[in-house]
Amino acid sequence: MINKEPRVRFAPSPTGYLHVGGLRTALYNYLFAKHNNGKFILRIEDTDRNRYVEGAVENLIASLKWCGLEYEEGPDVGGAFGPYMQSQRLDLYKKYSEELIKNGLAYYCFCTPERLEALREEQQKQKLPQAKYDKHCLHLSKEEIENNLSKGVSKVIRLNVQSDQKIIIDDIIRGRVEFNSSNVDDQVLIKSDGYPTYHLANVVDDHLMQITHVVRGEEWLSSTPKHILLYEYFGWEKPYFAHLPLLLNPDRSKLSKRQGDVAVEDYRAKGYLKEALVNFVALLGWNAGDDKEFYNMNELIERFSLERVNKSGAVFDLEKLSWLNAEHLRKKTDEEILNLLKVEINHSSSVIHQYSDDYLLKVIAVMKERVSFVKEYLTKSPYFFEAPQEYDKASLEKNWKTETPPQLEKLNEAFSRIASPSKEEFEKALTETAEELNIGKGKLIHPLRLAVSGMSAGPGVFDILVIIGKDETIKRINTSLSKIKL
RNA sequence: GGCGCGUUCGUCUAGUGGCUUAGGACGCUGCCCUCUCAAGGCAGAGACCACGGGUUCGAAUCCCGUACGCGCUACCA
Repeated sequence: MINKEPRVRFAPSPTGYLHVGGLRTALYNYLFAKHNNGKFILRIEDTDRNRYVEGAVENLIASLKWCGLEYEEGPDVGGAFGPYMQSQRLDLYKKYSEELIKNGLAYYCFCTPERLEALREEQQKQKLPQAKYDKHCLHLSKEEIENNLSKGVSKVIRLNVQSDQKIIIDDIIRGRVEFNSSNVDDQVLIKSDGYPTYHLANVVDDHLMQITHVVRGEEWLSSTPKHILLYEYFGWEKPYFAHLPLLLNPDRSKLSKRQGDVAVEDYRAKGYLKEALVNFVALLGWNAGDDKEFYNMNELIERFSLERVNKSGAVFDLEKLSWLNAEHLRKKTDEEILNLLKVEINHSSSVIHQYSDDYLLKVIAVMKERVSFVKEYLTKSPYFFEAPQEYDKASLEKNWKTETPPQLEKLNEAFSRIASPSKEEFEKALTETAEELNIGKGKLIHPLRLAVSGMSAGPGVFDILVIIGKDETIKRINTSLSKIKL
């Protein structure tokens, strides 16, 4: 078990938005921290100036917070180990890389991109097993280095990797993974613009920020040897590593924009509940070992463990997400749904009238079991907000006969005789009318539903009638009688 | 090409050597309920556990190989 208070971080690079894969990484970090009474930290890895996107950090933070992933330390909330933006920690990376140089564990490299390119080409032509930097600048004389430095020749700092050393990662999820340092390139640590690469920055920061567990995507597994080497060269204690499986497209390639939505904000805009997204994403690669699939955040925190995370990638399946969305929506109280529905109505252009909370609550009560998304209150039962403009053709053919209009007229008369009908009174009036006409109730019910809603699906007709009220009911029946011509 | 990781129903997964004629969920089909549609209940189709060898009395589970997929192979993260 973990004896130290765990400290974990989510360390995205601000490229525009929060990817659902990133959400899962953040979520697992968060759940792990909360489960173990640890700290969850947000650190922004903005060391690539070419990839900087305006507003990306704010966007990322907004998505994270919308999902309920609150961090104890981060760029906007501060903390004892800040700053939490790597672009504000440049002096630190400089200091530590120079320390490495002093100890012969890193070196200046003045090679031009052109030489590097030529080197790669040559190695490829010779069909060498791997393309690696040839350590050319490691063998520069002290004078040459001094000279280049004083002349301001463009330079980078490279890691001096010793060959043929066994590097072992004890990954929490994957177990023991072995690498040979001969396959590790002399990675650039500090770029010519003075910014660090991911490899240096993440090791320095994880150490300084006292990160105990590095929980990140599988795409990092291959570069972990570089990080291990860095920890060893610095003489620092290594954190535990846990490399998460990838999220996949339906064709099993890495989840990408090309094949659908990948941003958390896309799902939010489409009307998915944060509870459903979080629940769904949590289950993509993890389960508690039982059949439970419906989780709220607290239950996830209670049950989560890295040891039960899968090794293989998982396809992001929208159908199951929709089901979970419906489940979470139905579990909400009517009052919670009311608030969501009011937001939806405000954003809708099709609902023009004002409706009281009381009215909306009645709609919610009868539609709750029939919707998977909040917006479906409007799309699946528009008749609660506006009289039908047209009538479902298939149902018309099936249920609207030549004898229907006079029968509905009779029904309308019966309705108009009741002062303020309840659901039962509406039904009683219909039953009696059917008896008088000597026909089955269905002969009236189906046309009535059509007249009043324009649709063939929905809550019980009498539920619809009480909600829209007697006057509106009568009005809609009359409208249908004049509009529907056979 | 090199290095690394992975492979159980269409999808998410349970399974850590005998409890397994491989369990659950989503989706799909049918039935029940019923004024319709949902929800719910019940039933069903759907996986020769990638393939081939071993180890063992016994393997989805352990070992080796092969195939396929994926990741990395940048002065990107």
